[in-house]
Amino acid sequence: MFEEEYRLEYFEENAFVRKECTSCGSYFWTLNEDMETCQDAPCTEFGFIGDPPTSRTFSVEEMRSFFIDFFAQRDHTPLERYPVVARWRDDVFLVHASIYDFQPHVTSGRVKPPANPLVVSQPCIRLPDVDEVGRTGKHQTAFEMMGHHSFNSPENQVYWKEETVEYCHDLLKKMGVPENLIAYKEHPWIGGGNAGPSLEVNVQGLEVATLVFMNLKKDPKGEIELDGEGYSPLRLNVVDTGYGLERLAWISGGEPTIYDSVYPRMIRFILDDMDIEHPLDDEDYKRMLTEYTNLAGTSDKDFEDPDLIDGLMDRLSSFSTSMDRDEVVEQLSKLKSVYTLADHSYAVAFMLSDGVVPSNVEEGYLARMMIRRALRQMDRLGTTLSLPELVGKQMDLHPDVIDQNKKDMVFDILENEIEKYRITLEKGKRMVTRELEGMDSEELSLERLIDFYDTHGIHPTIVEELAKDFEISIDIPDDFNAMLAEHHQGSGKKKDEVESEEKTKERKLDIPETKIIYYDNPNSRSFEAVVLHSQEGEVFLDRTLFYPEGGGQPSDHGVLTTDEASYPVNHVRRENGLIVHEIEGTIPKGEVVQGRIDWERRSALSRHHSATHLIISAARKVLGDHIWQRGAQKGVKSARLDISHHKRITRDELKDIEKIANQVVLKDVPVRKEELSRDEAEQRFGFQLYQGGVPESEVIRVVHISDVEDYDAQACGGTHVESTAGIGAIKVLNTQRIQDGVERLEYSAGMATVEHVQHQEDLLKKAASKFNVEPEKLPETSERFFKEWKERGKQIEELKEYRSIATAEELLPGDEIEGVEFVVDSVDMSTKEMLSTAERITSEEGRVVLLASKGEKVELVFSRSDDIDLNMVKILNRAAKEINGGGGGSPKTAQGGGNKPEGRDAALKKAKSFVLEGLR
RNA sequence: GGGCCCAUAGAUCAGUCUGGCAGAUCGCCACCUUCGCAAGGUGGAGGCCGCGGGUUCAAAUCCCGCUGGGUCCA
Repeated sequence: MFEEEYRLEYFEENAFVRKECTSCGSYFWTLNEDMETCQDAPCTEFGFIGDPPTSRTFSVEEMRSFFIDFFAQRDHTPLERYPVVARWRDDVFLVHASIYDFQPHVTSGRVKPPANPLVVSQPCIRLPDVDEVGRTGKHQTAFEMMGHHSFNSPENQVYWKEETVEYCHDLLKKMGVPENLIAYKEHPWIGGGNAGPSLEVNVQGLEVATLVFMNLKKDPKGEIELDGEGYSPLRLNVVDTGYGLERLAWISGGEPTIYDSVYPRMIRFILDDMDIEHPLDDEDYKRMLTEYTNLAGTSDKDFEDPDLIDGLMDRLSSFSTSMDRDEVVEQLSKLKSVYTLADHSYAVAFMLSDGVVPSNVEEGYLARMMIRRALRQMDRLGTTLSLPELVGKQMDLHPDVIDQNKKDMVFDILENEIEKYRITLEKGKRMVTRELEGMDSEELSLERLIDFYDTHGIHPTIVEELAKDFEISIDIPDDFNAMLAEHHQGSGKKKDEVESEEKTKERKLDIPETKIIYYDNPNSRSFEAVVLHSQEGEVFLDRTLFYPEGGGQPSDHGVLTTDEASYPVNHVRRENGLIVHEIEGTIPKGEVVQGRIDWERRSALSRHHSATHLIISAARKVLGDHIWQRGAQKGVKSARLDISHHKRITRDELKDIEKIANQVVLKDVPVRKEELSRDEAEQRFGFQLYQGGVPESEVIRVVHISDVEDYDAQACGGTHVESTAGIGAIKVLNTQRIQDGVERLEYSAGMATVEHVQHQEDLLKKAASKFNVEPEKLPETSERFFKEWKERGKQIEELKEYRSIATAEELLPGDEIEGVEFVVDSVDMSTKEMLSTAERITSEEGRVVLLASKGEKVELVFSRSDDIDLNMVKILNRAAKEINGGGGGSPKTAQGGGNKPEGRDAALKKAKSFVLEGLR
């Protein structure tokens, strides 16, 4: 695929040869005539461990600045890193690559890149390979991808393949890597709806960089076919390179694993606490670790697999090592946990300090998963350190990429999360223990194992640990995760995602974009416009004052009037730069119309929109920097805002938020709207701009509510009040936890607040008047009433007990027929009382009690003494036919009833005869 | 966005499948035993069975909705 694409002049001029890997068959370019393989694992084992190819060792920090400087000197603009959580995208949660920073709007060509060409070292979190971490010696969940990117449009060609490969080669040369060790492997790249040729840059078994030339996009009608899908050329050709910062640092140091290269101090820190040796200067030890990394790094086996250990011991036997097999396995097992902890604590530090709040959904869940994995490793290792200590240490060690000011916030969130896990674990362990105690078999079913984890979060390894005490065997299948997935498949099949391009049938109308006049004339209520296009129920105008639904704000309502008639506007929406007015009826094309906005509605919506901005900045002040808008909806009566927060909002916090928001209202601060270029806006206000999502346009409208310039600025296309006094009183009506880690605030502004408060007051007055007290006294009065009500309940119970005794005595003696004493009567009692009375009577031998309650509904209680062999349930059911009912209970005492009171006496009579019948 | 689970005494949980008088253990209170304490013994208090509807003669239990919580996945 793309074979022609790789025939670069650069390769030709510099005498590169194209070779086929003897191991995997892929093609690669090299200066080394004798090179046999593509230099990637598993075709090639790591050759740099203990013998780095570079002329010097680079620390991670040194490597990063070396790279940035290299490209800065070659006219690339260095960029600050982006957060690891991809807030500007709705298709992914975490940043997986440097190019993510520019997707989708820059790569699609809609928005200019912040610089061109540019260079950035972008921290990434990749979790798909999380199981490999610590095991293979090379996988990380958190790493930095260094990328230099150029964006080539027909008007602006920056550079393409030739320069990219040359840069790469020069960079490696400058690091001192001998040219004959480098291989450029042809590797077509497809992903995220784009595709293009790509070269993997491999050195001594390790892929240190990928050079992607993105020039195709997925297109069902496209002529180029890849993997059975159609693709067509992109207007913008993007050079997307990714250099593994840590990998480059690793090969330059030649340590046995990437972790030893990247986290030496962190590993030391954990090992010291455990009093474990990690003698990297011991040749035997280092050899062992090196061979292990070579084996594990190129297969899917690890030290738990006897085959791999066989292979490892085999290799070691050719060296004089003093380590025996058990020792090796034990060492590796511990090291795996230590490496994993070093990696995970770094990832957690990144995620939390970049504002991810642990949750049961979305990126919050990924953070939770990492935290729990780390905690399990710590348990396994038995370290005395705490996770906050580890994460804190990682933050200390990386002041260059992690914001040190976030420490308090990170610890607070982390401790809260750990406490939650502790509670979950405790509960789960109790539950598992109960289950194990009650088991009679010796094996716990797989089904239960899945249930414990899936439903209750108890990992199989924890169940296994507990089961040891009960001598119950647990069989954890290797493909446990796959089985979990299958378990999930059973219900709720996924809907095939329809390609968004196909989904919206775009209508092509040959009319100019609707001119928006509501921004420039925020106080205008009416306007004049010409109908450019029209059809039943829809009108397109040349200009409009109607705000179309968007940004969580519902559309304006109003009316369009011609000389002849007027047409109510019920909804307004945006469609490809046009604004569609949905009306009742049809207005002919070419008509001049008068438009009038339902001003009361618009004002209410504007007030709620401005109030939303105040609420979020107040919440940020009260709750902390991690507060981020997760969704919002404005309305006429109220608005709601979802924010990320790891705890429930307390009553006091809610009051504070309310107060702060209202203080800004009272200060009567102007609400400024500015149109700024994306760059300028981002530079001035940062990513906090994008609380409500990232707009697609080059120029963005920034709304800021403050007398101080750079405070509470948000990219926002909605309508707002002119100054905060116009919002009126803001009242937080309710908080809700819509997900773990996401709180919903519901509030009202302006007149709606007055109405809500009036409603609340009505409720209070109504309640108070029921008790005949002032609202002030309501809490204590209702408490008193509740207490008294409970007290009465108990007294009544007691009295009923007495009455049942008294009634039993009253009803005795009954009529004796054929040696059995019959008590048959209608009484004014509840079922419960009748039961009590009946059982009292039949506690002596030779008695039958048939009781029916008085009233609209008939309740029956039939009972007999133990010495009489009769099934009272059968008798009751037969008798209850008279009253259109039924019953149940025990053979000795049956209870039931029916809803036909006129049959009461007949039922009793019948019952008596059934009993006599049964006795014979 | 989807799946699964839970809510009963101060705490931990039975009871729910299969509707029929609300249970256990710990804790609490009183008494007995003791010089005192611990332990033990006896007795007792403590429940809007999360909320609202529905079905039924009868609902903690079945059905629907809501609220609060847990958990796994994308």
